[in-house]
Amino acid sequence: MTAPLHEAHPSSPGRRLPDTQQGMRRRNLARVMHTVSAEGPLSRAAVASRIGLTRAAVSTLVDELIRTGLLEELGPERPGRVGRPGSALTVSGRGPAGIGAEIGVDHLAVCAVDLRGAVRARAVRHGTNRGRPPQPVLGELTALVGQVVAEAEREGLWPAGLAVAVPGLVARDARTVVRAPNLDWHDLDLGPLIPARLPLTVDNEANFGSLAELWLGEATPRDFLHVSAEIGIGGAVVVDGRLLRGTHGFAGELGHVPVRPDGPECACGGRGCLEQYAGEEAVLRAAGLPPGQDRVGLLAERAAQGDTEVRDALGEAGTALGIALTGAVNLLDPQAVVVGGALAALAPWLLPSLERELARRTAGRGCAVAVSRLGPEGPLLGAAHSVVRAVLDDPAAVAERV
Amino acid sequence: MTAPLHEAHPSSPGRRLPDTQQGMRRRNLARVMHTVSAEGPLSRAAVASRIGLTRAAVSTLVDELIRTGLLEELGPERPGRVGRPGSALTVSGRGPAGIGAEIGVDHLAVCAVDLRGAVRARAVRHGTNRGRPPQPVLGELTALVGQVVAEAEREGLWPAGLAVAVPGLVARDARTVVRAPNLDWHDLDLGPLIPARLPLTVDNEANFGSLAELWLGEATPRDFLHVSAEIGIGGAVVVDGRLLRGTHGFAGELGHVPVRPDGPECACGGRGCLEQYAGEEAVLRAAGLPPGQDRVGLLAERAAQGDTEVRDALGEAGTALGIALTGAVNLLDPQAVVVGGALAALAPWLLPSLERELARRTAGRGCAVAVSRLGPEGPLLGAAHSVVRAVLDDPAAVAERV
DNA sequence: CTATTTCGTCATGGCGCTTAACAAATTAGT
DNA sequence: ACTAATTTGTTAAGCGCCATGACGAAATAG
Repeated sequence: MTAPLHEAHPSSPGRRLPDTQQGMRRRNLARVMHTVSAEGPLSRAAVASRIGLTRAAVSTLVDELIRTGLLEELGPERPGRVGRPGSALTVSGRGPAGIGAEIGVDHLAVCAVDLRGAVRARAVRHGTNRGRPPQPVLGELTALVGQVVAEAEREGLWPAGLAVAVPGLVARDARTVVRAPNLDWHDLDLGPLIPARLPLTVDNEANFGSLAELWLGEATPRDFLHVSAEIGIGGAVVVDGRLLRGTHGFAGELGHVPVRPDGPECACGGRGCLEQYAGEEAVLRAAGLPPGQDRVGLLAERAAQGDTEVRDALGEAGTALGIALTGAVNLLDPQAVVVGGALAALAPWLLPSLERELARRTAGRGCAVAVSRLGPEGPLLGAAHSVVRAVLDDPAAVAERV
Repeated sequence: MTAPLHEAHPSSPGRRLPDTQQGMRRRNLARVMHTVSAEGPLSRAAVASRIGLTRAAVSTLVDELIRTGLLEELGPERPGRVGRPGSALTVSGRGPAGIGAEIGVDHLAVCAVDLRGAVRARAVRHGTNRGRPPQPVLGELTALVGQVVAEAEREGLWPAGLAVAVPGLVARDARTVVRAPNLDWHDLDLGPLIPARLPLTVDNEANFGSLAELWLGEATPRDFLHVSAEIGIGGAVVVDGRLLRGTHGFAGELGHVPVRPDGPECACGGRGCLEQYAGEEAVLRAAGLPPGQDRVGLLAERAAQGDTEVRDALGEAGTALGIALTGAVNLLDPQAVVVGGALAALAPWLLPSLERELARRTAGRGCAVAVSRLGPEGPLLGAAHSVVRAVLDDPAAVAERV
């Protein structure tokens, strides 16, 4: 059984482990890793002052982390200040790697990320997976994972875990795809089908996208609402730096928030759901464009050319998003709304109406709207980084695995 | 962040404490308190097995807690089991007390709750506060607090803190009332106006109500959505046993979630907000009843008598609530929706349409809807208990204050 | 009445951090 | 250039906190 990823930082309450000295040590190892990872090369003394331990204590923690290959000593810092210069520490570039994978509707992608956050290996296979049975798709994915792992190992890394982003709802066991409408997969446990010898985590691509935003975004706050859309409309809620998952793991589903309660019927049983105004299919219909491959690119292209029909359709979608987000902002009072995934490319034409609606309805206090810099890369990077974060969160667990 | 979210108490420790042995001790003291508090009289051995420490360690923890008056020894248990009987421990009934206060539109109330959760003193003053200036109201409240504190002290308790529930939005400093429309108070720091010599916390009554539900409710899950309505429509989101507060402290505001985006204009600047369909004023208008005192009681009475106009109005309100809650349930995937506050009394006529709408729009997975047992008592009890919880969460802090 | 079981305590020990002192490496001042 | 001051990293001693193991106490089982 694997420790839950990107859950609470070990020092947060709620865990039922006995609070003993081993636990203390583990948490302090984690704090050293987090500090060094977040604030670049740092001397032992700098780490000590940041986390509130003494230099002596940090020294022993660092020794252990260096022995297990999680930290590296870069050598003496260049001294601009008085006093003996410290010895700079960094997270290792030859230690564990997080393997991220993405099952997209039109592609498969895998990458390896080291502790420093650098992408060290990638592999992609283009071609639609719509309606294909799981076995061949997952077989191809496993092959790509094998390639990436081999390449990472050639660079001196060893894979610490595999995280797979899926375009659909995933149960809280982090293995079972409950419903992926665009793949036509249902209630499918991916565990036995991905025979990599690695701890496996499966999650919704919107969830991984929002985590990528949290971890890699430029000025992403710790409380935000992430909106993305690949085919349906995904969303995710991040509160205090943690992803809100919900009872069944379905939290963040914006697509079926009622926008116009008496609107057209939706497959979900409701009426006037957001997806019927801002979903890809609906927007294409309103824009008078046929379905096909890379329809987001097509929309962006036409909008950029000044196609008013397309622009109006996107404006309408933005309005609908604004209405749905008003409800969410009222409920959650987030610090920002981040528009990501495929929506990021359409932001120039969505945002004006979206922001207008949001500003009007939340009178004054409003909420900042930002566009993701990561765009469609989010889910893959988020997946890989989730493995890296798990290592930072509990380095002692990694050490046990050599 | 280390401390629970609902802990806005001034004594709450800095969030980045170094993880040292003192911290470990503090956390273990807290775990002993929580365990004894939650699972009734327990022997040291029983506590030890529950929290995963040894009997020896628990003994020293318990000794310290008894010395500081937070635990009491009841004497030997009388069990039919083999072996030496343990000595039963309970949280003290003569130690610290939580003082809770409520500023209602039509009343003021104060109570004292001991560590066992028993209400040991109360005081109420009826009479409207609508539009009254803050000073006299808070003066009366302070007098009531004085009475209750005196009575609690006669019973051998000492006040550990004061928590005040307010019908309006409260900033994250837990002291400033940003907007209380029915009192007509704005941007008011209650700190200097309540000169009780106690740590003060101020919060929205809906927030305290939801915490009461969490702590005192019969089978309340750790993830739920609380809906209450006194005049406006309050709500609160509880995730993993913690209250979600939001960036400005405004999270949970359901009243201005858009229900019909082209509906009538709202004071908030939006259109078709929930408050215009399920707010007290709107319901009264739809029911053809005049405003006045205890209008909720009137509505309940008329509905019980079979007044169809009233029943229709409540049914409409339920539908609107169902639509707004559909959005919230989609976004948060909570384990339950709990209807509380003044709405609890109207539940028989609100719930059918509310549940129908929710079930239809969330097809299948839905969400349980429950009615609060606490009803209008929630905010006051939640306020008092929030102080008690702060003591349980960090008993060492209390010990320092003798 | 003895054996067994469980509870609470005590003495001992280990682990992990702090304190204090020191050598090493740099800058500041004369 | 040389000394004083400053900062780093390490080391040894010490203390706090929990684990271990043994013990007496208090109940039940036979």
